[in-house]
Amino acid sequence: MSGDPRQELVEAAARLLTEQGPRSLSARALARETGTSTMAVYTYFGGMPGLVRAVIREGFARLAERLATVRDSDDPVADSFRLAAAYRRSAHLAPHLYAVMFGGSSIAGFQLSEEDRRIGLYTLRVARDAVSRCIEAGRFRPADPWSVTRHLWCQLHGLVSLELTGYLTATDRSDDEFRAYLRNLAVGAGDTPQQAEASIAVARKGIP
Amino acid sequence: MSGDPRQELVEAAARLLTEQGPRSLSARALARETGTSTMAVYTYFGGMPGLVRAVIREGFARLAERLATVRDSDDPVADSFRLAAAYRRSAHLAPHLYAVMFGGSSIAGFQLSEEDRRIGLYTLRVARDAVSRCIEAGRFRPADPWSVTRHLWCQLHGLVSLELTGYLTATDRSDDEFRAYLRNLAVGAGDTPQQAEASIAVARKGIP
DNA sequence: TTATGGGCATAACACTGTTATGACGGGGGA
DNA sequence: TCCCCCGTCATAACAGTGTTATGCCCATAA
Repeated sequence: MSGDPRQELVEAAARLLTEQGPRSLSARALARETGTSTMAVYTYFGGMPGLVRAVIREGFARLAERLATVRDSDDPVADSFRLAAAYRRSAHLAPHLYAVMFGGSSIAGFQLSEEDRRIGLYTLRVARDAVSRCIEAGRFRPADPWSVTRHLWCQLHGLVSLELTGYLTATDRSDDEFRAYLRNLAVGAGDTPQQAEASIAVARKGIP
Repeated sequence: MSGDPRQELVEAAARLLTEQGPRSLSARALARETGTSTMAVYTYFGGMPGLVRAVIREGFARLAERLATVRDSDDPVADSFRLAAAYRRSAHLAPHLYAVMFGGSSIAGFQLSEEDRRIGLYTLRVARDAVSRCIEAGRFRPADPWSVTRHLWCQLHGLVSLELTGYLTATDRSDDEFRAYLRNLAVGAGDTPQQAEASIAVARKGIP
């Protein structure tokens, strides 16, 4: 039951955050949850911001794991779509965590550090690899792969972010709408509507 | 000096929010700022969430004003670009306010209500009108204007949001990068790269 | 066996939103 | 004119927050 007390705190914090929302994540609630006192947060993390930092680092790691489950195929655009779907799914599974990782939502005065953002961007390297292959295959317009990836990420983040804040209705969030959105992203990056649609069909089959 | 105490509170709150950040916006700081007591917040707004609500309503109104300064021309795509630039500029002028209006950043337990979101979406109607004209002119693919507007808004919000959270470097945020981003959005909506570039040049001239 | 130091429980401090209380003051009715 | 009423808001208190100082316990090392 009792392993590394650090890990136990991080897990309890992540659980509170995803199940009860950001306002329920307090040092005293954590002490109650783990059966210790608030001092544990300070001996192991130096304060609440340090703990939140550990939680989002774990979040980045879990996101990287989910993205890594997408295997390369001979259709790089379809691979990109699968990555986008996995990214969106991860955000939906832990909305509050996603809001802290990418949305600027602050808990107990925590603020993203330069290092945090560097790690966050690093988890997107698999996407950049997929985009590189899209360019090499002539599907996307020739350009700096990282620049294209950043654009696509911004666009996907915007959709996810507005979904999480409730600005999009249930019908706006349907699978059909999401596929149309992805198609537009690919077309904006240089793909033809026809080929993009075909890759969406392929990606759809590839996902169980 | 002393007009409507409601308005005075809202203005002081907006000032604190934009100048000192969300953590400085407290009932006691407001009382200090306006020379009264914390009770003013409760008699006029029923609590801090009510005051925050009044602040973001004011924010929506100011955003609508800024968008309304963009006049229709005979190039609807250029008009859309000007609207996007005005939207982005508004967000940059009051980042913390934008984060509460669209980013899901919560202050003192405030949460966006359905009514808030309805008002937020209503401020984007000028964008939908521009998009409608883009479709009528044959520049954008035939589709539901509101759906296309929503997509473009999501994409623009994603860029703005990640700019505000610091995920994009100074070079990523250059004017050239922003124009390339806008061009990709237009191409994704159905415009040709050549026409989109031309409209960007037009919009650039139109902005002082 | 003793000394040292990490882990953490307790209590206190400064802050937060919120509520109860009561005092002030101006407007309307008798 | 008097009086009452009600909106306004200053004060104080309560429960919650992050944080810090204190000191106790106990395991490990000498």
